[in-house]
Amino acid sequence: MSSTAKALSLLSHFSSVRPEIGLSQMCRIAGRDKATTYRHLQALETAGFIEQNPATKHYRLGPAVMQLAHIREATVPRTEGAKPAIRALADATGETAHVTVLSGHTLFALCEHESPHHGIRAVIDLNSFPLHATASGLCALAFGPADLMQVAAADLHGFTPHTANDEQTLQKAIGRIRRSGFGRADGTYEVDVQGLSAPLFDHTGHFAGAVAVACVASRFHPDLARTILSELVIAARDITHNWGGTIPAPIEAAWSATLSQSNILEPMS
Amino acid sequence: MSSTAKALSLLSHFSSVRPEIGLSQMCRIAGRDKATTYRHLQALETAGFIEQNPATKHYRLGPAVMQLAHIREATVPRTEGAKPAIRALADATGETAHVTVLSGHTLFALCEHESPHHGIRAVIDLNSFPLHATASGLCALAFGPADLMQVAAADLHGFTPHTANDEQTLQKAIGRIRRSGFGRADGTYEVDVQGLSAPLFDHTGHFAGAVAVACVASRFHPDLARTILSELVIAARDITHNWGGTIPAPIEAAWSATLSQSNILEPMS
DNA sequence: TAAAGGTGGTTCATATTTCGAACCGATGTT
DNA sequence: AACATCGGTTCGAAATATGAACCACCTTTA
Repeated sequence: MSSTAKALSLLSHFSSVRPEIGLSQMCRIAGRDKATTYRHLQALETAGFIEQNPATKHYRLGPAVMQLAHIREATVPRTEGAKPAIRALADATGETAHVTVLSGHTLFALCEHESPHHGIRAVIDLNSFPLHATASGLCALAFGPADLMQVAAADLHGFTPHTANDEQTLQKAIGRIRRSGFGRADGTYEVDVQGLSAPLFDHTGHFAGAVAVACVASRFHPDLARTILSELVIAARDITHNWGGTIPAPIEAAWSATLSQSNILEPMS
Repeated sequence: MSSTAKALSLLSHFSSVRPEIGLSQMCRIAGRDKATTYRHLQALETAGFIEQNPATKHYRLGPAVMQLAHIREATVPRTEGAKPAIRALADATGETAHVTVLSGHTLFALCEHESPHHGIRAVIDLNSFPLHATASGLCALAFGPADLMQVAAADLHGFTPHTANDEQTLQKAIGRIRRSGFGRADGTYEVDVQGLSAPLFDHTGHFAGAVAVACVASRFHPDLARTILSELVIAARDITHNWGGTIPAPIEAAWSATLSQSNILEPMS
């Protein structure tokens, strides 16, 4: 592991629920030496990626990331093309909606919208989405590049008792997703969260990411599932369109076939 | 210079006018070895900070920066508090408006808005603003922490013939800015750009950044200057308020004194 | 056709950089 | 006053970064 990679990995410990981190705390979280961590933080600070809260001496993300995000969005305008759709999706379903993008072999969170309808809701705060355990990840495996499967199979970490921990189970789940056109994670990442997802495509015609709804399990019933799936189709078409792509015909066919079934959940579980 | 710093500095070469950079091109720009540059780019890629355009193999900023920006904005909500104000500022003046934030000893660009009124307009695409040569930078020296002056004096790089290249000239300019309440850069960074700025403050009551207008020199006349200054006051009050701060009374006093002068530009130049 | 010049990517001995136990001074707690 | 914690620092040992030379591939040029 390069020293640069180590330094950059420190950034992944910041999140909206833990936005500021002190030196000692960061050492514990990252499991690394204090001197090393301190130097890494300094390097990140001089580059503007983090800054110190003058009052507490704790570190937080810095202004440089805002600039880079600005340039990234000007280069590959994904966020702006997805935001309105996931807002509508969250509003229509009453659950948390989010969009992920595939970069290399990693599925990153792009943006997320929490529905204000319910007090209890799923919170998305992941750096990268495990391919084998989330609805978005399974969507990537089902519709993305073939070599993703190797990457996923190399780490079948069991997050819950329901997580697929052997390749055969995983392949069966992917088969169901290819047939239905929708990704599903049935408590495989967090026990009380149901995930449903749909693939997104860019101007090259390839899989580019996924749009997903994370639903609190206690609210998950066939009626809601049907609503979520039909809203996912609308959102996926919209976002794909904004990204300059089109939904491949086989996917559209799978979607309408799934939505016309009387028992919408059976063929997936 | 740490290897991490070298790797991170590669990111600063991406901009909206040059969003994708190939390996060889990056070597030339950064003035570094190809093998080293390649490894640095790889480290950045595995961290998600950059990705490769599959078609051209050129590198561009990656999805991770979007996530970090999201967290940064949740932690220190500066951008959202500044955007409407600089849009209004750009619209009212017909020139490019931007906001900078101070982090440590560096002044970073936060966001920027180009007025569509004119075909020719100033373009802001800086990573960090030189303290001695820009309106925002001079504002930071005039109203920010005292130790900034040492940092600025250490590198009085002459961008144009008008750039202050000795500490005495710089001190005089800062004195004028303290008295007037407005920063001014009279072709000191780019010969045909006039900059006017006003300081911003956060909830701690300290200088936190600047709001500025970059005006094409050929359009810069007293009438426009007056418009810009009065609009700057409105924007600075608004942004400071959104950041949880208030404009210190001496600054407000300086502003109204300056704006009530008959010849608004004379005392600055 | 074949040489030239460009690209992205790789190798390996050299030597510069990083690493981390121990340490410091300050602050706060028992 | 003893103890714990904090952010930050030191220095010899050890791991890591470095860059000239080298591929394989592609496009242009002769």
